[in-house]
Amino acid sequence: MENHKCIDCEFKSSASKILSSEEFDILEKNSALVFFKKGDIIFKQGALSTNVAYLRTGIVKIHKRGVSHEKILRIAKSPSYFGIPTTFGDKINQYAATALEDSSVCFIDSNLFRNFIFKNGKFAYELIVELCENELNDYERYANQSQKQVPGLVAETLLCIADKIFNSSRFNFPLSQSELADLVGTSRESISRILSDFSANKIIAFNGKELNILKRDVLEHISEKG
DNA sequence: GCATTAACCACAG
DNA sequence: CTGTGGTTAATGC
Repeated sequence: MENHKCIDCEFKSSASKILSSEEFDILEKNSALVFFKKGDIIFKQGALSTNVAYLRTGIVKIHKRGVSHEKILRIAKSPSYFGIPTTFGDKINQYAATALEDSSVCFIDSNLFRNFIFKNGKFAYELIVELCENELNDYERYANQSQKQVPGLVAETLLCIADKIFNSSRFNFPLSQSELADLVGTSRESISRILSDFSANKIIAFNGKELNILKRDVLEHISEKG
C-alpha cells in the first residue's frame, strides 16, 4: 500500500470527480493504491473479491478460463473501473485481470463503494454510463465475432487497439500472438499466418514489438469484408 | 468433386 | 514465443 491523497489524484474517474471532500477522506481511508508490472496478475479468477478495482494508469486484460483455454474478454485502458462486475455480481471473481503494461490500480472497499452509490446519485450515474459503454463495445465485438472470417477479425482488432487504446497507428503492441488469438477467438497459428501475410503485403510492419499500420484503408477493407 | 478456410499437431529456431 | 508444414473437417460452389 502506498500513501495516497485521493482528492489530489490526477487520475480521478469521472464518477469520483463528483465526490465531496468529506467523501474523498472516506475514500482515502478505505482504498489502497497498488503498482503492477507488465505481466503481473491483478486478481485471479476464483478468488474472493472484497474490493472494486479502478485502473488509475496502464492497460490490463480481462480474461476468463474456458473449457479448454483462456479467453480474453476485454482490454481495459486507464482510466476505468474494471472490477465492478466481479465484485458486485458475485463474491468470487468470475474473471481474472492481468497487467499488459506497468499499471497502477486503486482497490476500493466494496462496502464503501456501495455506500457511495446509495448516497450519491450523480456518482452512480457516471458509473452506469461507463458500464454501459463497455457493454455496448462488447456487444459490437460479439456480433462480429461469429460473422467475420479470421483475417477480418484480426484487422478489426488491430484497428481497434490502435484507435481506442493508443490513438496512434504506431505503438508497442501490448499482446503476444497467442494472447491476440485468445482475444479474437482463434488459434495462435492462424494469427501467426495472418500477421505474416499482412506484413508481406506491407499493410502493417512489425519492428520487434512495435506495430506500424501502413495501410489503414486496406486494413479497414479487410475488416469490413470479413 | 474441388477449393477454401481454419483448427490441431508436431517440430524447429 | 513464433513460424511452418502436413493433416483433417467443415462449408460452399
